[in-house]
Amino acid sequence: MLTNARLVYQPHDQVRSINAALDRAHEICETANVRLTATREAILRLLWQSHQPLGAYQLQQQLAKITDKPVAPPTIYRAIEFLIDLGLVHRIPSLNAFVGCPFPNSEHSNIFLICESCKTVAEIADNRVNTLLETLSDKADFKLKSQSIELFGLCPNCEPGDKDE
Amino acid sequence: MLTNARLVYQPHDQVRSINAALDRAHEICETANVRLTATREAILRLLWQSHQPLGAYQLQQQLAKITDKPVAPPTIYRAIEFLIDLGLVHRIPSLNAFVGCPFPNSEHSNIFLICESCKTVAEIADNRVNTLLETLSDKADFKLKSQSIELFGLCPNCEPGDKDE
DNA sequence: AATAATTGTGTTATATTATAACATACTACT
DNA sequence: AGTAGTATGTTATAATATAACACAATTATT
Repeated sequence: MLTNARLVYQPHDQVRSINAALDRAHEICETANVRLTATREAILRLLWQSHQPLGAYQLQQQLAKITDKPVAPPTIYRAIEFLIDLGLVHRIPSLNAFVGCPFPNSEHSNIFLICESCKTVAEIADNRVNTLLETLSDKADFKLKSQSIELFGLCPNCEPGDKDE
Repeated sequence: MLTNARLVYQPHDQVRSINAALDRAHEICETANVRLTATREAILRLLWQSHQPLGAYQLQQQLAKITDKPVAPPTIYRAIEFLIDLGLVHRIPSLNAFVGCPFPNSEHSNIFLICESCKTVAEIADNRVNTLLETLSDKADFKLKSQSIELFGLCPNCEPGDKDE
């Protein structure tokens, strides 16, 4: 099982992990022969910095703060689309918002743990889920191509009781 | 495994199954001591008649045709909310649309099979999925409350090959 | 039956999310 | 430098969803 749950739920060295992730992103883009432009990188960085998913218009605001130059929605949506296509970012349909993918490149079924209290989103990947869903799809004669799995509940920081407090 | 895949993917006696479902819906409302008013029932019927999910504004249009009296969005959304709360209808987040639930009442994890070609949506419920997702949530110290699972692909009618054609 | 309390709907306006269409600018290659 | 391809700017608008308040219908209470 692949997960970023510990990273999301516990304090850690953000700057370092984001820089490392950005390095990988640049590699991925180089390999794919596409450009990780300033705007795109800025948005990716913003998404990775936030463990909460950000909406397009939140990204717009935060980007405006950084660059001084106001950016229109299409720019945001185009950058997001680019990043999603590369697997660097995911869309959380139920929230109309976006998160940076913690383990890009790896083939995985995106399972999102969405905290209803603090809104943080962790991601896990587990092959058994994939396998099971494949099996179920087969039984229904359904040709599975992709999937979106969103789990709603409480993260360890928001779940009352049985924690060191 | 509970599923409505056969019903959705093959021709069947729509009118009869919808009437039966509406009877159950009325029972459910009676038990819950809430009212399945004309508007609510009309919307539920529309959703059950359509194997494709309908958006709020599509429902608005179709309802207008039936009643002659144009209805404003809030009315639609309120009815939908009511039906969702009762488990009679589900929202498909990735489509901003709604489907009638084929097996209301039964505790289940809503797994939706969304055909990318004809847009039909079938629903399956499987306890192994629930169990597995519970397990994974536990491992991440995440207190699971609800979930949304959307599978995208091709339904048997749209999948080319290996079918009687 | 009259009244109050609750629940449902109508109405208007507006917020939020997303995209279409076209112009301009940047990048890389020859 | 010229050109093809890619990326961004700009304006307008589409599509989805909700807030706020008024009115009506239904149910419960006296």
